[in-house]
Amino acid sequence: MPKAKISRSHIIQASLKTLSTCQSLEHFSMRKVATTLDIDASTIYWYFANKQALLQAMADEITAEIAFPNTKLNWQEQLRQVFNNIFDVYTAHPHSAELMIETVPTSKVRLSLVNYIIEILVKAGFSESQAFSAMSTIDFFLAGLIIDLSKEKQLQSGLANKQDSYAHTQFQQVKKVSTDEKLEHIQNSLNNQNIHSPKRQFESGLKLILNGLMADLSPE
Amino acid sequence: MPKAKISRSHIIQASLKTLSTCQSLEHFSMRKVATTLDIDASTIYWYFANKQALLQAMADEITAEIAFPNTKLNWQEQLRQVFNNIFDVYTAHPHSAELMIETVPTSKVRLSLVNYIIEILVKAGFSESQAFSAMSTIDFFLAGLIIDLSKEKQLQSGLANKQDSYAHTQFQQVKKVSTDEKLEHIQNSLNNQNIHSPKRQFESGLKLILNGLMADLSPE
DNA sequence: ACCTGAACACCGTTCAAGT
DNA sequence: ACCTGAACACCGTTCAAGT
Repeated sequence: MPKAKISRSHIIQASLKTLSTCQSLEHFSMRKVATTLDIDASTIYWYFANKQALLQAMADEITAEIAFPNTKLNWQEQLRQVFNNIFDVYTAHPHSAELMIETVPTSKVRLSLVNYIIEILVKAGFSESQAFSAMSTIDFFLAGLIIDLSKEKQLQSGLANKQDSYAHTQFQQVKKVSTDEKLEHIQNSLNNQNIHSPKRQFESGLKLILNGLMADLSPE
Repeated sequence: MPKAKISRSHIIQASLKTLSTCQSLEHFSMRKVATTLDIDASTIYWYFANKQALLQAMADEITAEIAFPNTKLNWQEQLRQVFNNIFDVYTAHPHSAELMIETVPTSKVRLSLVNYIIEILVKAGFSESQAFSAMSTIDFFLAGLIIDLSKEKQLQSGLANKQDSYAHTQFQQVKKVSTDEKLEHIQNSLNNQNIHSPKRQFESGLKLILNGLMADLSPE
């Protein structure tokens, strides 16, 4: 079979595919991408200056999937929708939240998204710096939640594999410490009765922040 | 001079010292710790099962510095104070936020802190799951903020060093894209007139979340 | 009980050399 | 213009061997 031509976008696609098979962003490597493309690792350096540049391109590719809601909706609903879209896109692409955090937004796609979110808030009546701060708050919260989720998933899959003793010991330790030290609330959270689904957890956090924003606005 | 005895706590201290000289958590390595202790890297493995275990011990050491405020204060003030304490401790130890995110809390120190924060919220009248969600929200927000801050600092120091062309190009790109694409709010944030100090940025984000929490509580 | 040295299987990145 | 192979300076981790 004829060998597929190599190009920037080719490498980006292969990188995303490679990342999705990795256990974490840490395990993602140039050499693995090269293997999936059946080329030498050094070839990638003809298209990308370094690993960081490739990671940025991957982040851009993912960010491009995020849709902007209708600007005619009220600002709370617009915010709710963008961040829901972001949540869905991050959830669809394994380790994308890590990717966003590891990577500085300097591209058109990413800066446009940031600008758009600030705009919603400024139009709603917030100051430029309030808007910036609110945007960061939600962004950090979202990224943190997604990262934590993927870590939990990693542990869960570790618990399923009977071989993975690491996940087991970690879990056992939490159980032991929380009973030994009578950490009531940790014990409660272990009986996962009251643990919400990721999406609900996200929605309740976002609601909290939106509530806070509205309280900030109302005095005026 | 007589060679200092090696011990777990010895290694932890040397590790923290080593980390503080690293550009990021990624650059931290077992071999570098060994060099600061003037021992062979393999020696560390007699005291710690693996790198992850060492990182956890480092995270615990830092967490131990976080003071619990007086439980007689009202819940908003208690929350404000713990998270301020956390902010200060994270700020004092370079890359500690990354450390906390990379590491699963299974130790007594860290679980106790989590339990304490949830307790404040439960005593304030929130449900166990609301409390958990609020705690996560603040925690994520804080870690995200600190990580972003240290990344910015890295870039700043890069800009100071005339040699570091990477930081320069990144910065130039943001400037170019935001003017080319007329991203008004990004341009505004570049004229750092309206950018708050880290501490104030943190306080305003925390206030937002606390406001949201209070709005959640008031209907009852 | 504690520590080392060599080894293994990995990294990112460079660069002369090939087509 | 594009791609490779070898090399360099790094990793985490293991394990036989030393004291």
